[in-house]
Amino acid sequence: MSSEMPLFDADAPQVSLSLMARGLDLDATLTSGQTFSWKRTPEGRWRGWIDHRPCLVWSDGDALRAVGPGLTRDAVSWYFALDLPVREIFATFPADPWLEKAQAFAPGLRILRQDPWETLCNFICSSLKQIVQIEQINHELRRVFGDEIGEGLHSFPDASRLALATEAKLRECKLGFRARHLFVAARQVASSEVSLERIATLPTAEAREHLIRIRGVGEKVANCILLFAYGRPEVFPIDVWVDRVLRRLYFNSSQRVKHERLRAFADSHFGPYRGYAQQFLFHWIRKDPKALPPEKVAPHRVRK
DNA sequence: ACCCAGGACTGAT
DNA sequence: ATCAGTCATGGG
Repeated sequence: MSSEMPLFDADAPQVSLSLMARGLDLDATLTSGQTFSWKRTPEGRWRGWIDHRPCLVWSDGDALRAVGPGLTRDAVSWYFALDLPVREIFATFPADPWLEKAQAFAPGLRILRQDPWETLCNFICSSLKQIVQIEQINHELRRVFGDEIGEGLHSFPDASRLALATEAKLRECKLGFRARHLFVAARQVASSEVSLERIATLPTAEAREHLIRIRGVGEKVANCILLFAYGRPEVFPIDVWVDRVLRRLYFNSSQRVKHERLRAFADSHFGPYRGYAQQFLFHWIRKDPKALPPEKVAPHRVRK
């Protein structure tokens, strides 16, 4: 992994692509808490990055349009996982009224295959942060440490770049206590103590073990990386939102349920593509105000 | 002022 | 193995 070779060729010619992407809902997909670098333009299109190249994407009927220097059809298709047989995947879902509601809320929601390093950084920064703030951190890291490419566009800094930073300078990017985690993680990846390329070749359980060796990466963050970057659809991340929806709708409980019970249930109930089920549920309860009824307050509680 | 956010890590039982 | 405390910061 070279630190000097730019990943992006600024002189690459502008490419305009049109790909068949029936049913894809860009708005839902790009605002569903899996990616943090896309920005909506005033016209409702999306500016972001695919394969380290800046681009503009939008939907045009059943087509996905993408414009940017050096873009390739394969890179765009891979990023949006257009090769996946979504109908067959959804056919494996269990008969489940809650999941049906969640899927009906945003049927065009899809799971991306993003760059592992950037996804790793995003989710190290996600601990106890809201999605809007993770987006802010992503853009700060780009602005402070990335290469400027054109008008206000900054590439995401690679691991060797962040490894040369200081914890204090990282802290200026609103990272808080996550600054130490990201700094150590950058050095672990830059030194190849952990190889993100090799993880791609490992079985999921083994890949997860490798990811968890990285500072700031526990089970949940590792699962997000496996699902959103390494394309492992059987991985079911459980964060505070998914914990809540499982607990409330499947365990009918307003009280705490042990994580291991939720884990066992999710892994057995939602089928081999449970990662997609998880993303439908997550997006639904976050965006639909009437998805979850308000939590009942325990009666006769002593208040101070 | 209070509570929460796509948690992980540390040290005490 | 389990469990509470702690870690910064901003939004509602």
